[in-house]
Amino acid sequence: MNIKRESLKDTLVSRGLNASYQRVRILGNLMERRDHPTVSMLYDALLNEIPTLARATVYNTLNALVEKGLVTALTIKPEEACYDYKRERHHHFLCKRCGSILDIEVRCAYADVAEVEGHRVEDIHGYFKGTCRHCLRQERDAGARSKKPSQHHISRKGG
Amino acid sequence: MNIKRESLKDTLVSRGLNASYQRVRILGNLMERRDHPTVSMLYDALLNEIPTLARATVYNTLNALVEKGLVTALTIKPEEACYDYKRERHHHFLCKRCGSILDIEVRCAYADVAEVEGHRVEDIHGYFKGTCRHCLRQERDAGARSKKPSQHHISRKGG
DNA sequence: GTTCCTGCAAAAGCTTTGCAGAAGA
DNA sequence: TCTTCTGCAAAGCTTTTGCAGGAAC
Repeated sequence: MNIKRESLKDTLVSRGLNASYQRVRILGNLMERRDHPTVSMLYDALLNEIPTLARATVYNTLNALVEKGLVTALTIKPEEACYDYKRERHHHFLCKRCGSILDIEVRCAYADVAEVEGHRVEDIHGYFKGTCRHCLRQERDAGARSKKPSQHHISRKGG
Repeated sequence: MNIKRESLKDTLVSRGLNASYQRVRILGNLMERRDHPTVSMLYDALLNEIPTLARATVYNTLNALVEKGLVTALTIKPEEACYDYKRERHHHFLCKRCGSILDIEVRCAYADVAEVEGHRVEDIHGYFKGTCRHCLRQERDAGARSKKPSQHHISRKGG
């Protein structure tokens, strides 16, 4: 874990950011999870280990990470920004039923385009919205048997 | 113009909405222009002809239009929603330099997909961000000659 | 006449900012 | 030591909501 923390520090420093404990933990938490958390989700998750953490620090840190190109801000939910550690390019799916955001692997001619209709492209956001496969299965099960709702989306963090 | 207003009324009524003067004008204004206005832009544009117009009415009306499927809400700008009258499916380009939002014609395998990785897809938003061709030309011109900035994006409404 | 809509004001988020103290280099 | 960051509080914005009067059917 020390090695990982060191690499996080290096990552921050290489982008010209001070590697404060808060920033290391915010970036680390964002990298560990795959649920595209909001500011509140990150804040809640980290409050246990950093009891003095301020919400404004989470905002400031995420803005800095986005500006340095380490993190992407998603606007797939109209009411609140979600954050994604930048890995290979991919798109996102928002389930209107359960609210979860899922990664979509992209095999699209537009995905890596540098120019569209004469405009220079720097970022591409592909947002798909509808009903995720977990909710679809639940619907089918509910239709087939009785109608008992259940929870399918378990947090992947912490197993 | 009366014919057009009548057709707007029909459009609203066919979706189960009362065709109030405010709603007809909000929808009409949104259809006339191609600049993907925000609530404030619509409000400012209509305040001349409807001096009593309330900002909340613009919000309420747009929410109703989105819910009835007549209008799309774009979240391409993180800070504020933009609205688009629903025509054929297309994507959008946001110029980080001048702030304008432009339509992108879509020829993408994903554009009309009903299912992605098992998820049922109802809406697709394709957001491209970068520098628009007008700003690019301006940059080139400024580089070639002296550096005089100019305005390229003229409102197409009433133009 | 009944229902739905508008306008106004206030409230409810999410996000940013100013500043003093603390941490990092 | 000097710069940068945090934490707190307050403010700024966009957006929503409650309610009385008014418009639409």
